Amino acid sequence: MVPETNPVPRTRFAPSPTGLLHVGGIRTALFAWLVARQGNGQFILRLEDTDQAREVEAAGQHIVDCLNALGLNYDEGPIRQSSRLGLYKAAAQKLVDKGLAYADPYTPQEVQAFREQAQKEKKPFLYRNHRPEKPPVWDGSQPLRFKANPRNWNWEDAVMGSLKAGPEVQDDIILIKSDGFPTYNFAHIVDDAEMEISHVIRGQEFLASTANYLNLYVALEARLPIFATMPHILNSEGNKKLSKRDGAKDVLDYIREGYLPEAMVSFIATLGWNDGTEQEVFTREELIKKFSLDRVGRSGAHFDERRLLWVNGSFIRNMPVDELYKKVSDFWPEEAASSSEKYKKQVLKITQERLKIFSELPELTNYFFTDLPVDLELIDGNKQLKKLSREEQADLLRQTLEIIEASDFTAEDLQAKLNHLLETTGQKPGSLFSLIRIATTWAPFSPALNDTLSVLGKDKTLERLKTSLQQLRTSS
RNA sequence: GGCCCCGUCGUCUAGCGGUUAGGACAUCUGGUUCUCAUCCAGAAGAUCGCGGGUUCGAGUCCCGCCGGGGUCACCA
Repeated sequence: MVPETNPVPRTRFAPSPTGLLHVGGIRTALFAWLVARQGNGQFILRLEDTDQAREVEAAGQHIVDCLNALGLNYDEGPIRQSSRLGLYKAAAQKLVDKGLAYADPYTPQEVQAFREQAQKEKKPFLYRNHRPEKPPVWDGSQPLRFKANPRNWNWEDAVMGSLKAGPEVQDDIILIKSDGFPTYNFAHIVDDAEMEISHVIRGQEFLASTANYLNLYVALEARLPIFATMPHILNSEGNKKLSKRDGAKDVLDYIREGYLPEAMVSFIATLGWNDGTEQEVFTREELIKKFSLDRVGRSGAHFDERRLLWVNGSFIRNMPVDELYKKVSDFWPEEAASSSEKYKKQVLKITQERLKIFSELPELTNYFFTDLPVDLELIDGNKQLKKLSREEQADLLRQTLEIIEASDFTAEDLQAKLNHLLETTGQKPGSLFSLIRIATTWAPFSPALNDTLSVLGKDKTLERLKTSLQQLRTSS
């Protein structure tokens, strides 16, 4: 069966608000969003809250927050299925009237006994093997079941390709539960038809029930959407489906840690999709332009956080400093609180290319805002510096102090002065520059020496050189 | 157990009968006036899950097997 192609795509993301959204779920949302955006269609958020028992209070808001955080804006919703019960009931009644649905007369225990019997015989459980001959009139207190008309199905999936299923997997599924709520199996089809959804994009866990859905589409005389089934995203270690229980972070966790939404989007999109070229990182706009469901891979992918880190760093490096400055505002070290915007921007400018995730900002920049404790181990652990005696080290710092006092502290002038010092002292950059770098920062690493000193400023640099000089002398 | 989906470097992947099986991340080495990072150059890393077939020729097509995953709920 080939669905009619819809000129304007209408896609939806339809999670159940039962917990935190992980990366796998977000990818489904992203792809649905991309299909809608690239076709100038609509993207709809629908919350499948038909299971009162499993619903988590804050989960709906969490889903909204995740989509917003990634910039996956929706045009309609969030639509809660719990507010549309009349719709499902009417659709169900229609099926009853047509003789395509009937009340389930068995108790849950009886059904469970059927199931266990099937298990014992190592056979799949099919309710329709026990279909009652004269079911009672449906009064709402019993589950309502679909009277399936099993057949051999062949259909196309935009990702998986040609798919098929036989009667052995088709059953009389429950449409309406005895609590009056529809099942997912029923509600989502009624909704997708009513909302005129063009592409049903969802996870692999629904693949096995698609034949049942197909039967329902026929019974409801609904138009078939395009199906697109996404493979699961797996943990980086095992071959398990990514889930919160295994310590998988939800999307908001990553944002809080300082990953950029655009990096998350690019990374998640390329987890199973590529455009056929050797491009590795995509902007949102590029994705909208280039994405296609038929280039989505069919096999599950492992979530590799190291690659995400690289993608994130790539976005950070390619961003104008002013833009980056706005984004890192919450990540500065505490000591930076009183520093000026101008100063922080200068620091950021020379730190940008070594910043991979915002949470690293404090350890990368703290010495610009506070005096780190003197740690002679930094000098003594240096291959070049440990060859020099304390006196020699102190003398080099003394000469540095002298020549640098005359600098205007532009990066260029500092470099010229430092180069000159190299000549007059006869030292290698490996030792002289290392010594000065350590003596002015007491940090394990920092940007280029001249840039660091220039940003640090004359007063601070001289002050730190003097203190360090003092320390070297007293320790010799 | 039945049914369905999947199986190319550690990881993400390109490949749609003829390639020295390509790229990226990660790893390692060297270079960029010091550290860290970037950038550049290079190395290592895949008998394309295994076995049959079809073909002059198969990662690419067919069959079987193995492995992984999903599903068989009044959960989604």
